[in-house]
Amino acid sequence: MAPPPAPQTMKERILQTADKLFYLQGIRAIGVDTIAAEIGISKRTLYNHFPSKDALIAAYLERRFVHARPSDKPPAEQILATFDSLERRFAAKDFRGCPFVNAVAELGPSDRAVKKIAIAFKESRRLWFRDRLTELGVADADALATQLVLLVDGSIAQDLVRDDPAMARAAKEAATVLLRNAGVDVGEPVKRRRAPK
Amino acid sequence: MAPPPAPQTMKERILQTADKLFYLQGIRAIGVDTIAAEIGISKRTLYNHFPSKDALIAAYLERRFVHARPSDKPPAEQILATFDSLERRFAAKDFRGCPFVNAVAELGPSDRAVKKIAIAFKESRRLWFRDRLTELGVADADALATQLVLLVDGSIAQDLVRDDPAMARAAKEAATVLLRNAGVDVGEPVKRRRAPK
DNA sequence: TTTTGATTACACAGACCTGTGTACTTAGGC
DNA sequence: GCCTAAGTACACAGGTCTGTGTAATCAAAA
Repeated sequence: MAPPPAPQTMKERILQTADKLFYLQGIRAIGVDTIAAEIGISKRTLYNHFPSKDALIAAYLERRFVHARPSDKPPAEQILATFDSLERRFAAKDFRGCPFVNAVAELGPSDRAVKKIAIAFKESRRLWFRDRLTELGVADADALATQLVLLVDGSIAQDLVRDDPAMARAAKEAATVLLRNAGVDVGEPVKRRRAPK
Repeated sequence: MAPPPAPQTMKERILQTADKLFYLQGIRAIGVDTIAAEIGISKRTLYNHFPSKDALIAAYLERRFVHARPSDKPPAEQILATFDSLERRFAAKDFRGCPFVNAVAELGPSDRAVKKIAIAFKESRRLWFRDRLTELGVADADALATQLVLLVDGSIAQDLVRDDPAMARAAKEAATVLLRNAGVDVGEPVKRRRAPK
């Protein structure tokens, strides 16, 4: 597994840098000059690849919209693993919330383009949960999927302001209760019963 | 119940207008000129009451930090009523997420003052839940309180991007399950059993 | 070698922002 | 009537931002 090679195209280099700066410091806080300077290119080159900052913002968000990879693990495990992954990301020092929620919060309700992609992203995550729950035979997979994304986004928002990765564990525990309540087998029920030999 | 009289002091008028504009359109999106123009005062007057925009932002957030009013209703009802109130606020067209989370998202991680008040607010909400749960005799009130704030913030974040007040109902249903799982009496268990009588 | 396309350096327009300086007006309290 | 405090009008400094215009450079393809 070689480390990823230096990005090939200019466009990709711009996007990588924009991603880093937009995400870590905020879209409004970063000017195109800053991005160009960070790469060491002229502002003119940047504008030769993206017609406007808005276009760059849209491309940044679209690039963040990565679909979940398929997995052959049992669905219940996949669902709970989501929260473990979340906890790892919270613990990383370069985590700064959900880029889509942040963009909507930053750019305001008037920016329809940003809102549209944010909605699409949130819905894709919800559907991912729903499909796993359907595989598990959960009756109202739709409703439970919504509840699970609430826990995900809630823990992200809480971690954003508190910097506390434990929020992911709390979300996982709540998710476990909700899953068990829906009839999904998720290991031993809380803490009752002694270790079964 | 007379409608609230026109605000008395200049400072209060400034704060009311700043609140409206900052909250609805974003802190970075609104300049002090805009606020002054909206009230019909000169920018100089505004700066006579607040030494800087940062001070105005801080005052805006502090004014948003209203503590929950005491209630004599049963604790379980109070907790669940939180989500009904949330749903009503989502349905209002002037709802635009949590001002504290938005401010942190907008102003970035470097703004310590904003982050500090945001943390204080989030913790005060969590402690409110914890106190209600303690009244109910819930064993691990701390952990459950954290899970409940995740549902609150999750539904706020989801509604911010999706404009869907149903997120509050989903949060309430999840909260009901979590409460029942902790031994709190919250009415009939889901949908089993026919109408009694 | 010549041509073509990408990139650079750099200036600049036009907008907006925060914050200040200054002189004028206005309204009450004494 | 006079004095003080608050507000007004307005210009402006100094900064940032997006986006463009232009001429020079460089490298690789033809």
